[in-house]
Formats: sequence, structure tokens, C-alpha cells
Amino acid sequence: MDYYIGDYMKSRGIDLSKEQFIVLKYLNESDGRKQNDLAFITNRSKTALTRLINTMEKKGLVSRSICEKDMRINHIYLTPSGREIWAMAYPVFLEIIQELQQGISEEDILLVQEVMKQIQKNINLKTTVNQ
Amino acid sequence: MDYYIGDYMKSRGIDLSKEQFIVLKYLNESDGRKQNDLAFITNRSKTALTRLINTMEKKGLVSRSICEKDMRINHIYLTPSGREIWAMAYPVFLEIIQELQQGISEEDILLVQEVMKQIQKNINLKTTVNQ
DNA sequence: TTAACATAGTTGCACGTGCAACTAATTTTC
DNA sequence: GAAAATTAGTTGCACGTGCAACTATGTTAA
Repeated sequence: MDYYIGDYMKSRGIDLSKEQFIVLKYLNESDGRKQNDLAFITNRSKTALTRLINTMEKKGLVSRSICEKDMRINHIYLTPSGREIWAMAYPVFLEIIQELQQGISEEDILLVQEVMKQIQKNINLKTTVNQ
Repeated sequence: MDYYIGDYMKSRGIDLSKEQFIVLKYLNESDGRKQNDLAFITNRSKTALTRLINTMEKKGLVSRSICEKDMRINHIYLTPSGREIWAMAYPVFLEIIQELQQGISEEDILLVQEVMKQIQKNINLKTTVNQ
């Protein structure tokens, strides 16, 4: 119920979960990011990132490389195969977005985004107060 | 990132995931539902339901009871403890909804719901065509 | 009535996630 | 310079999920 992009990709012969897709997206923009930075920009915990990178490494999409200057840090790189799969997946992603937005006006899409931001703000407010 | 209701509940000392909450909600409306019906109305797969009921049974929230007339079927019942926890959780849930909607007009909330329905329609269209 | 089919539920495997505890490396502080 | 604190990442445990294969029970059709 929560994996539509991944499902759609699969129906097109692309074996990527939406999380893996997002990581590829950010690596494609700037390869070799620190694992921690990836966690931040993808809005995920370091634990989640560790395991996401594990599976992506097993699938040969990315590779870890320990930073020489600070050996605590991993830099994550796209493999050639990862780059290739991204190139195949991205156009499919754009199609999905198109199809999901059928029959919805530009204004309504913007309004939904605004409402979502407000809800996010309300969540932040609450979780900050409670901790 | 996806468990706000569950997290909020936890901060109030209520140990329920949002999925468990939803199951309690439907059992509270009508106790002893068939497992399959629960899967349908909660919009989950039979596998997901099996495992959800497993954990809820372990936690003592619900109990399975094999149907005498058709031994393939399980009826799911709230335990007294499950009923009690629901009674505690529901008011908290209402508060959450209130807080999440702060600063958002009634009209905007309705519009978001409409947009979500349209997206759902677009998904259904696509997944029907592709299978 | 028996073989074929359908239905309800479970299980193994894989994926993504959070929390808390942990290791290892680097900084800070005294 | 050594102890304490911080930072990056991993691991065990638990939860929810999908898919495909499976068991068990019921229904249908020849």
C-alpha cells in the first residue's frame, strides 16, 4: 500500500524500491557523499541508511569507501551498474508523476503541498515540546 | 517518519502501533470479525493481517477463535485488556487529529482529501491496466 | 462420490524501519 | 598527553509489509 513507485518500477522491469531510488537520485546529483549526509538529505536515520546501503551494495548499485582523512566516515559511490539503472529508472519515475497527477490542477497540487508542510510543522512543534 | 500516531501514543504511555490502533478501532465497532474481513476493511493483505494479529495476540489485545461452521475462518475478539487500551487510546487519537490540523482550514482539508482520492483513482487505473 | 477448484490462513524469505547498545575513530578538556 | 566526550557507523531485537508457496477446509462439477 505504500510502495507504488517501487511496484510501478517493477512492472517496467526495474528492480528498485522507492528508498533505493531516492538514494540513487542524490548520488547521481553528487557522487561519493558521506553516509551520514545521505541519511540527512534523504530524511532517514543512520540505522536505516546503513541497511539501505547494505542491500544496495549487495545488488551492486553502490559501493562504500572509507574516508582516508577520517576513518569513521564512509563515502558512497554509484557503481557503473547503479548509474545505468538510474538512467533507466528516472524517465519511468517522471511518467509515474505525470500519471498520478492526471485530473488534478496545478493550484490544487500546490495547495496540497502547503497543507502537508503545515502538518509537518504541527508535528515538529509537538515532538519538540515532548522531548 | 511514518509512525507519528504510534510515536505520539507511546509518548502518552500507550503502546500501540498505528496498525494495531486501526484493528482495535474496527473490532471496537464490531467485535468478532472474520480475519479476512478485517484485512479487507483495514486495507491490508491477509499476510499482513496474520502477522498483525499475531503480535496483538502476544500482547493480549485480541484473541483468535476458530469458526465452528467453517473451520478455515478465524474470528477475532477484543480481550478485556484490548478494550481497556482502546478506551484509553481513542481520546488521545482525537487530540492528535486536532493538533495536526492546527492552522489548516476546513475547506483545505476537504480539498486535500479530494486530491488524495483522485491520486488513488489514478493508481487504480494504472494497476488495473498493467495486470 | 470423488476429483478439481476455491477460499482462509500461515510460513519463509526479503525489504525498510526505530530504538538501544555497541565499536571504532576523532576531538575536547584538563 | 591521557581521560572524557563526541561522532560515524553497525548490530540485535522487534514491528509491519509483499510475494510465492504451502496447508487445511469447503464447494463444485463430472
